[in-house]
Amino acid sequence: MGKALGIPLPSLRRLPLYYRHVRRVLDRGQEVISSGELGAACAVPAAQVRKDLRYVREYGRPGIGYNAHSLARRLEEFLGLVNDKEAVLAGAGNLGRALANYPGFARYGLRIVALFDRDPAKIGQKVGDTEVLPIWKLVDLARRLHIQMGIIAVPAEEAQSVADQMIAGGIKVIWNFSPITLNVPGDVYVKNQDLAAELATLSHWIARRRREEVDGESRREPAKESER
Amino acid sequence: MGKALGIPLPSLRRLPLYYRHVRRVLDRGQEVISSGELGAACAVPAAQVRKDLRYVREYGRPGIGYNAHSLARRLEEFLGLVNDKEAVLAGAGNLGRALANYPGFARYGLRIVALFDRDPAKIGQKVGDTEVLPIWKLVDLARRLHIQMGIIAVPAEEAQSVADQMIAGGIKVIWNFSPITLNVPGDVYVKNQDLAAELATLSHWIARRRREEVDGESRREPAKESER
DNA sequence: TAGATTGTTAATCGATTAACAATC
DNA sequence: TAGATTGTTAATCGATTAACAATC
Repeated sequence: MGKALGIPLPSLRRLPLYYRHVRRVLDRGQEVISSGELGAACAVPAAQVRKDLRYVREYGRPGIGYNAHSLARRLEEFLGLVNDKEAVLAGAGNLGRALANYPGFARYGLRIVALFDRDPAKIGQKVGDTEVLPIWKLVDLARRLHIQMGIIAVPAEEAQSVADQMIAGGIKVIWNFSPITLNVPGDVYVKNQDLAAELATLSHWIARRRREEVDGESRREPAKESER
Repeated sequence: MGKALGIPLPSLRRLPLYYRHVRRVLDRGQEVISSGELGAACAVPAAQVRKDLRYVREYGRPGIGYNAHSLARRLEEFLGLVNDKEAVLAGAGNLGRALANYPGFARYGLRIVALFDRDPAKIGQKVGDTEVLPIWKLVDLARRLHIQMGIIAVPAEEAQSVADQMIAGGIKVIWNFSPITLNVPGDVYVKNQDLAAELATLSHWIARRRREEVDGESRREPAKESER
């Protein structure tokens, strides 16, 4: 585990940042990029960049740097951005609708093929050009269409049940925006994205700053948060 | 740095999960909770839980566990959830509006006092009960009201400029939902929350699963993602 | 007392950083 | 050649895990 990944999780999470920057660099016609430049743009030390790129088997040329085209392709392949990925989204509240319309997702190959909610008032509504379906249709639809990802944007109380249904529908990758730790079998990968929990860590920084101001304590630099 | 935190970043990020669960436990009238139970609910080993709770100076009783009330209070205090925090939000697109309406934020003491956009068509619109203001008013308003947090939900091209304005307005904590690494002075804390980047790591899992199925390679358990 | 669970130390693990010979 | 930058090794750092005496 962890090592079964082939790549350390922290490294994996930096790859999209590299990819972002390489795309930008390509857009302005630059053909070559060094680990130093890439690192500066993503706030990652150059040695770390080089190590990370070795995991995706991208080779640079000493004295020169990395070929930007080849690097972009390699990252796209490793991250699977070239493949189309189909997802179902449960929860047609504010967050769910925002996610369904998020333009960044399509660019990375994600297609949200169905939106579910249990509220009868929401069923039948259009979000973008997908219609909101009743949640009981989820299992069957996921199974029939071999859906690869489930996105959970329902309240805490419903989240576990929705997850169970996604799993029953054969889904193995879940992106969980609800504030709950899901119980899932070992072969299901869950990415938690509880925004309130993130807020709480920011809240800590604010509280800390306030305390320091009151105490007149020496101001320390906060660690620039690298991983995410 | 890192140590200047007083608490390791991974530990800090687990605290909100503990807090979530302690609240739930309190709601059902349970007065005491062990590191084992708390850990099971948050997918964190018991020893780790105990170590984390030491950072917030919460003491348990051997043979018994932790007092749930006192633990909740301690976490609230450490995370600053009790304090009111005022934020401005830049970007009144789908994501910005969803964030402005997100109910989990108010519960953690966050108040979004103003919403900004540069699109004249959006200015004057109401989102919840705050009106969308033109972005050029941001610096002055942030300064006048001593706003503590800036939330960035604008497109990549505008993000750096918005960040600069927030910093000019005296804001030291930025929650950045845009797909760009911001350039900020050392005393500004940035929490990046690029959803497309997160999607890319999920995409990697899906691609990996696909490859393994094709290759008939032995299925490995994905590491259950703990940190976030 | 017996059983449960703490706080803490020591051992392990894994990721980051520094350094440098090799290469363009 | 001189300068830049790679890939990789070794050193460092920091976080996780195991283990257990102390305590309720």
